[in-house]
Parts: sequence; C-alpha cells; structure tokens
Amino acid sequence: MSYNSNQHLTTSESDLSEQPGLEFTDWMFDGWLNENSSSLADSVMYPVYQEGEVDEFVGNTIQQGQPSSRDSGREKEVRERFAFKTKSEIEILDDGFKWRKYGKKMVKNSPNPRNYYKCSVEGCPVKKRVERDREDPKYVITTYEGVHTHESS
DNA sequence: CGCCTTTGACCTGCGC
DNA sequence: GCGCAGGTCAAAGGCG
Repeated sequence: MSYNSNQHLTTSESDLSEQPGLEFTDWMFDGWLNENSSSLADSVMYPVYQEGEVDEFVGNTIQQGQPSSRDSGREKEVRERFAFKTKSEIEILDDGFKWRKYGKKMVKNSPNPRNYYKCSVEGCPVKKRVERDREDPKYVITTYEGVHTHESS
C-alpha cells in the first residue's frame, strides 16, 4: 500500500457503499451478467493491481498529478480509477455504455496492444482502457477512469 | 449521412 | 537534450 495519510481511502463495506466506485461495480456486473451470460461462468472479475497504485476492494480515489500544460488553468482533478481482470476470450465486453475507440498502443512489457476508449455520451468524461494480461492471455484487464454523468440505458 | 475504427503522428513526462 | 514510453489527436475510410 502506498497511500499517504492525507488520502482518504475507505475499506469497510459501509463506507464502500458511499463510494462512487461501487456504482461502477453495480452496472458492470449488471451489464455483464445480462450481456455476457453465456461466458459468465468464465467471467471471473476481481480488482487488479496497477503499477504504483494499489486498488482496495472496490476501487480508489486518487489525486491526479499536477496539471500539465494542456490542463493548465484547470484545477487538479480527482478521478475515480478502477481496474479489474476478466477471464474472457473477447476483449470487447459490452458493459451497457457506448464507447468510441480513440487509440491503440503497444505496451513495452507485453506483446499485446492496449486499446483506449472514451464514453461517447455528450459531456461524459469517462475513459477506459482494455488490454490483455501479459502473463495470462486468457484474461482481459479493463481500467475505468472517471464517473459517468448519465444512465447506462 | 452520422458515427464508428483504424492508424500514424503528435505531445508530454521522465530518466539518463 | 535526447530518446523512450504512455497517452491522445485527427484524417481517412468503413459500415449501418
């Protein structure tokens, strides 16, 4: 764990229910249970670690770094980031939102590409990135960033 | 026709 | 300062 004491991290279940991150899991599970029920048995989902940052059970709240020149003038944002791993053969998992792919990159460690998606709903700042687990190509790692400002359906 | 992928170029932070 | 790595842009084409 690499949290500073000034970062608020909730770990108890009662506190988790207050966290925006929990909403992610709600609709995620809903969407995937409905849309991907065929592969549900193999779709084990659980939070995953990210470099340098450790996610608690259901996600965390992190302070993004100092504003870049592109962001200069805006105040520092706090974003929700949530990553998890899914055992799936396909990486285009329908979670109930409309996504527009805006980039693809090869990552150095892995032979697998990483895909960048953005929520295509007007004004919604949510992004996600999808990549395969480099050790277990059977798994897909999905990282959500931001909070949806609208309903999924 | 509108929205989507694709893809290489571009930008930026960081380490050497 | 340079090069690399990760993230984003945008022009071009595809598909309903």
